[in-house]
Amino acid sequence: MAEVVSTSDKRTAVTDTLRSVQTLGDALDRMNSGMKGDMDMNASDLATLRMLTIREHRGQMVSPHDVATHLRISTASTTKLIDRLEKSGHLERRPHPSDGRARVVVLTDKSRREFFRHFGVHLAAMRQVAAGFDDAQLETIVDFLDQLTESITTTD
Amino acid sequence: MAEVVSTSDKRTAVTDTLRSVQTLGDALDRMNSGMKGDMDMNASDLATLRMLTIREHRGQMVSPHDVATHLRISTASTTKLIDRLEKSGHLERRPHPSDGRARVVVLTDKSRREFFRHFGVHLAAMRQVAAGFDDAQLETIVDFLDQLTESITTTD
DNA sequence: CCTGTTTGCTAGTTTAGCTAGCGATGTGAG
DNA sequence: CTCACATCGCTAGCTAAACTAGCAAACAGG
Repeated sequence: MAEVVSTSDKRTAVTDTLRSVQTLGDALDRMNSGMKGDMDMNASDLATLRMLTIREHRGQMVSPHDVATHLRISTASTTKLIDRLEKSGHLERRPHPSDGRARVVVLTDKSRREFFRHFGVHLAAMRQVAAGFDDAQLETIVDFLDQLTESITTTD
Repeated sequence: MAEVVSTSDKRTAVTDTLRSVQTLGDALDRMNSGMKGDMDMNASDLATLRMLTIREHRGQMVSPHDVATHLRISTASTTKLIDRLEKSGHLERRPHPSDGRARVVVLTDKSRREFFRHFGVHLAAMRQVAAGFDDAQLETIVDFLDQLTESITTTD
């Protein structure tokens, strides 16, 4: 799949790519901070909504335990976090279908709408960027992004 | 530059790409939470180290005010945050070269080493992923990532 | 069935965020 | 040049959100 290239050039291209990834990470950090300000929320609560949005999109169930693991906070803190978000009408606790101890946390419509209302601007801009590439390029990009995600996840 | 493709296919490819970006964001979130746990730090303090690492790499100076803006926390909270990181030996306050009111925050060697020690594993894995693509592909990827960063930044 | 583990919760403590306000420095209008 | 006003980082005191410890209920394996 990979072409033969000189070692030094290769290293440069690879390094440039990693730097671009890091820079994107920086921009995403600032975007998240920005939404936190706009939606008048703390970082953890917003990160939870982000997580739920993505997992829901994939059809995955999310338990309080999953939230605690994702954020690396204690289950006690997670209980309070979910209390806050439930009280503010952003999510609901449901019984887990097979495990009597566990709960499942689900986003409310209000939360989905609010999240999209604030994230929508960025989404549109990002869509426009992606639209500037042809299908073959997008395939390469998706391939790269997914492999990157996989590498980060398994190194965890 | 872009090829002519059918509208519906195009939309699918674009949507797939955005989903991959979101999924990467989720993985980055988890990675950051993981480092927070490993380095025994809170989220803001670690985010500050991330920010400083990237900005330093670009040769940019960072003031306490910049940190406050990046994290969207008050300057008062930022003062305490910097107090913590200075006390733990992760950074130092320096006078700003031209503005007598301002300060510049700088990473210590200890901090750079510690950060790399924990981030290095992920970096190596990411480098390996990038190495699987040829220069032309990497150029496309960098182009995409940089445009994405730009779109997020200007939409801010 | 019974032992050990997992899940989510409460209670009480510690940490990290916020608002208000200040001194020192920089900036711009007149 | 002067003087009013904005900006930067700080302190003090308060509120919010994390932590540890410990518990009852529900699972899982021997």
